Amino acid sequence: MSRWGVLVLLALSEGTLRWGELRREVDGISEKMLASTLRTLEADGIVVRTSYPEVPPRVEYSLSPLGEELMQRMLPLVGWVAEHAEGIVEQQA
Amino acid sequence: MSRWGVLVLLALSEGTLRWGELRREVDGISEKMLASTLRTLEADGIVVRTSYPEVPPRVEYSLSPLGEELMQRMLPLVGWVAEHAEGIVEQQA
DNA sequence: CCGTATCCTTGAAGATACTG
DNA sequence: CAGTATCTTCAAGGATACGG
Repeated sequence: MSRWGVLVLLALSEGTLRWGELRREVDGISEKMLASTLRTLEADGIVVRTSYPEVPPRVEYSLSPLGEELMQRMLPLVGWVAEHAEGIVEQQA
Repeated sequence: MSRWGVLVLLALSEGTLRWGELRREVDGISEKMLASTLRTLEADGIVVRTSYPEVPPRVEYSLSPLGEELMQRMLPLVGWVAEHAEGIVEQQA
């Protein structure tokens, strides 16, 4: 799971989101990458996709129980990296 | 940091290792990837490289304090993934 | 023993356009 | 709204050979 996977999961860890919301939430992701990322995460059983047979179509994505477990372990790491990323980049100079 | 980065850090989280030991410990890594992975991790301040001016040359790699902090947050995640990876792959079928 | 240098392949990811 | 299709680019990574 790549950079985009983490960002998508991060967005979903705050609650269920629709396709369009995810596109806006995950900054800079292309439609192609969002689609393939979501398909992978769904195949892995980490994300649940629910589509409502309406017009216009509505599709919601949320974390599965497995996904919740995963994020519980991933959030501390992501937080730490976010805090230290700046310092790490600086130090390289 | 890629797959190799994680595996190298995982090996080093059990203690200091020499170049040759890392090559054997991290299964399947090429010399090129080990070199570039170590250079990146060192530049990031996560790994410390110590070379002893001896003949034959001896070089040791270990986690920096920053690296220790990082691994403290990464180990639970890695453990969880290791436990669930099999089930996730199965479920895809 | 501890790497560096080079060439090459392959897959990730961006851009763009289109559809049920 | 929620995607798919196609084309292209670019860098990660493998293979191999060599050097201090």
